[in-house]
Amino acid sequence: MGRSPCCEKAHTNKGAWTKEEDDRLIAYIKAHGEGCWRSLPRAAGLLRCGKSCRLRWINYLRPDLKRGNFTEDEDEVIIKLHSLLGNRWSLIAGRLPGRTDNEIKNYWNTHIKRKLLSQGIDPTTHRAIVDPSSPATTISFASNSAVEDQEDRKKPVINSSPTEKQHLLDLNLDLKISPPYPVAAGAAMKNEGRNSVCFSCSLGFENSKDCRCGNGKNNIIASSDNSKGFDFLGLKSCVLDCRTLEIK
DNA sequence: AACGATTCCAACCGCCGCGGA
DNA sequence: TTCCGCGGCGGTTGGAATCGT
Repeated sequence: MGRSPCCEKAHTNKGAWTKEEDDRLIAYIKAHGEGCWRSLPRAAGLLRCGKSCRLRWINYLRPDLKRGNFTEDEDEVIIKLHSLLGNRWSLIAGRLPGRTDNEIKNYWNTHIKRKLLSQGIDPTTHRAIVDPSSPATTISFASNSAVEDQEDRKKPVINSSPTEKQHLLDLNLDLKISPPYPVAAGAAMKNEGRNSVCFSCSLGFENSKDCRCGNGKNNIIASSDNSKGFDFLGLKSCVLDCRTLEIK
C-alpha cells in the first residue's frame, strides 16, 4: 500500500534537465508564478514530476541565486549556524541570501566537514576531537558569563581546564526556542543598538499587539536592516542572542 | 595516452508536518 | 477526529569532471 506516488512515474523523464526543459519551466513560472507543483508539469508541458520541477527551480533556475564559490564569511556563518541548528539546511540557507539548502548541504559535506576535521574539530558535535592521551578540550558557542564583551561572546570558547571541562562535557547543542526575558530583551535592545526583534515579530506576527520591539507595523520605527524580511531568531544579522535560546 | 581513484554536485527518494475535506 | 494530498526537508546516489599514477 503506502502513499500514492507524487506523479505518474511511467511517463516522466528522469536525470539531467535539458535546456529546453529549463526554458519551459522558467517561462511557465515567469508567466504564472510558483504554485501547485503537482499540476505544473502538465500545464507547462513538461514530462517531469512536480517535485523534480520544484527542485530544479529552487536549486538551479531561480533568478536570485548566487552562484560561485563560497566566501570565507559564508563559511564562518555556515559553521556557526550548523553548530546551533544542526543539519537544518533550509534554516541555514535562509540566512544566506542566494544560497540553497542543497548547495549548502553539498558544500558542508565536501568542504567544511573536511576543513573542520583537519582543524581537529568534530563536524557533528563541533567539539574538539578528543585524543584519549591528551586532556579533553571542548568548543562551545554557549554564552559564557566570564566573557562579557559582545564580540568575544560570538566567538567559540575553547575550554580545557578540568573544572570547565566537567561542566561542559555533556553540553547538548539541541536548541529549544523560548520567549526572551522581557527585561533582558529590552536591555539588549537599548544597550546594543542593533535591530533585535521581539518574540512576536520573530514568529512573523508583526502586527501583534504584543509587539514590544517596535519592528511591527503597529509600532513603525525606522529599521534599515529589517526592511527585507524579518530577522527570525536574529540570525539574519548573524547575531544570535543566546538568552532567547535555551540550551539543554 | 590510458586508466583508476577521488571529488563534486545535481537530482532522486522517502519521510514528515500541515491543512483541508 | 481521522484521512489524505501536497509541499518541504534531509539523506543518499549516480555520473560527470578532475586528479594522480
